[in-house]
Amino acid sequence: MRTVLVVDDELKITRLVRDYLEQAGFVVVTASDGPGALAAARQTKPDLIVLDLGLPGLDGLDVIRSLRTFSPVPVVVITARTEEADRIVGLELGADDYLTKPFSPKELVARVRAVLRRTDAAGLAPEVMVVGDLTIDILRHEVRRGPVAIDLTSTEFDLLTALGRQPGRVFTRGQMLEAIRGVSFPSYERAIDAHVKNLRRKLEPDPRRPRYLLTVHGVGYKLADA
Amino acid sequence: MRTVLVVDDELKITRLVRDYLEQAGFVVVTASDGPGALAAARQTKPDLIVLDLGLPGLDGLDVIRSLRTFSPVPVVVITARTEEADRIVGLELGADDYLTKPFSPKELVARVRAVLRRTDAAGLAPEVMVVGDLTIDILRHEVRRGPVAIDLTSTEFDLLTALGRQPGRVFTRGQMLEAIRGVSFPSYERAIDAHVKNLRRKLEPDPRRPRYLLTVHGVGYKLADA
DNA sequence: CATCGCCTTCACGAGTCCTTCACAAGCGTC
DNA sequence: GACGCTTGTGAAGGACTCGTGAAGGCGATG
Repeated sequence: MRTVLVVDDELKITRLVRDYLEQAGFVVVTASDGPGALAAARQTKPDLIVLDLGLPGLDGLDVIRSLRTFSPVPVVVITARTEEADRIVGLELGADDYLTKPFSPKELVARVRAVLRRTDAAGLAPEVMVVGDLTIDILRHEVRRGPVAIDLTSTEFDLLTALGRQPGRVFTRGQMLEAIRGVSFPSYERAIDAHVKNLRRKLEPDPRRPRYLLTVHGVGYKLADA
Repeated sequence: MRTVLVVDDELKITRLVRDYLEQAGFVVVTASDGPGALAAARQTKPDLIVLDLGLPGLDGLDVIRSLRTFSPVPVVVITARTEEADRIVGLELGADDYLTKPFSPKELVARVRAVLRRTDAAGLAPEVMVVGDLTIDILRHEVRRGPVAIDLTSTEFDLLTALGRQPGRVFTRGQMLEAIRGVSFPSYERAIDAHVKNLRRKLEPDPRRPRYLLTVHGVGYKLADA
């Protein structure tokens, strides 16, 4: 079951698109402006975002930029402007496809499907990650070790998710900060240690002897991939 | 500095694409047929490949198939055929994006950038060095000799990595210090010997008769390149 | 406005690792 | 084969890194 976030300031369009997408089997969430879109993206973690570039207030391109600080979710852009420049900028910012107004809802659905198929193939944004007997469900914001659910704060969850996207790979504290905060300040780096400590207390059977969250001395941390 | 391999049999297109990509800051390598593309891919290890599916001789899809036997490099496909089937097959074979002719060079550049950003984020193309039966995985910070994992400290790892980047080349102690510490102080140079000793103890079957970490008397050390 | 939860910071202890030192062994040259 | 210089090696001290509990601060919540 895939979730699509639709962002448009025109209610008519939102409703139309919602209908078609729901009929195609998607769960649809909508927002009508930039801040709302970002909030919705954080909360609902959609599998794809349909974004109208012609939003009032915050510019659509800025929305993508902000979005990219915390999510690689694919974006399909809708634009009234037909100038190639805009499309290019959109694509450079990580948009995955675009449509120009007026567009047919059918075509939108087709593009959404195509983009999802593409990004799936690229292995992006899987909704559930399994690392050993650890299960990280991004959509549900849930972590389980075997059958037991583990309660994490959002920062802990984001940290675990970042490591889980590439199990086995070592991450420096700076990289982890970037993953959970968007920016990396050297002074905050020891905060990572605190989160790791708390994570271990919650998900390691024996926090003294970590099985999942491993320390790489002098470098950083990694999530065991066995 | 990213390298892009462009494969097309039409010289006009190759030249056009080359110009645009170079202007965008890429190093461009070209090939005009399937075998040439595979050879170039092996040799230059491009960060991305732009591939025209309508090649004479070897079919474009076969090129991707062969390519996939030795490299996970992202591929952007160009096709004159608009049938979805072809595109799908291409995507299933690991192509990361596609364009249909005629396409605008600007859009191609944008797609190349988008794909590189995506695959970077997904952490594809892990940096792995293979020297003899020694495997050095930078991202995972792991070294294996054949199947057995070898546990190294971060300094030992950095040292081995520095040598591994140019197997066979001799490095002075000063150069090695620079590689692992950023600066080179003459007084510390004997510390290198200590690290070499520890490295040998960990990864040489017989530390007395080094097979990998060789001494070049009066000069420094090198990593055997056989 | 008070409370709560969470993130960050601090300080200290524990552990690991790097460098140094001293001496033995090896290499190259004469 | 002897000499000087380079390299190998074990041990030890000290520097750095990490783990951890506690406390401050901030925003969210009611």
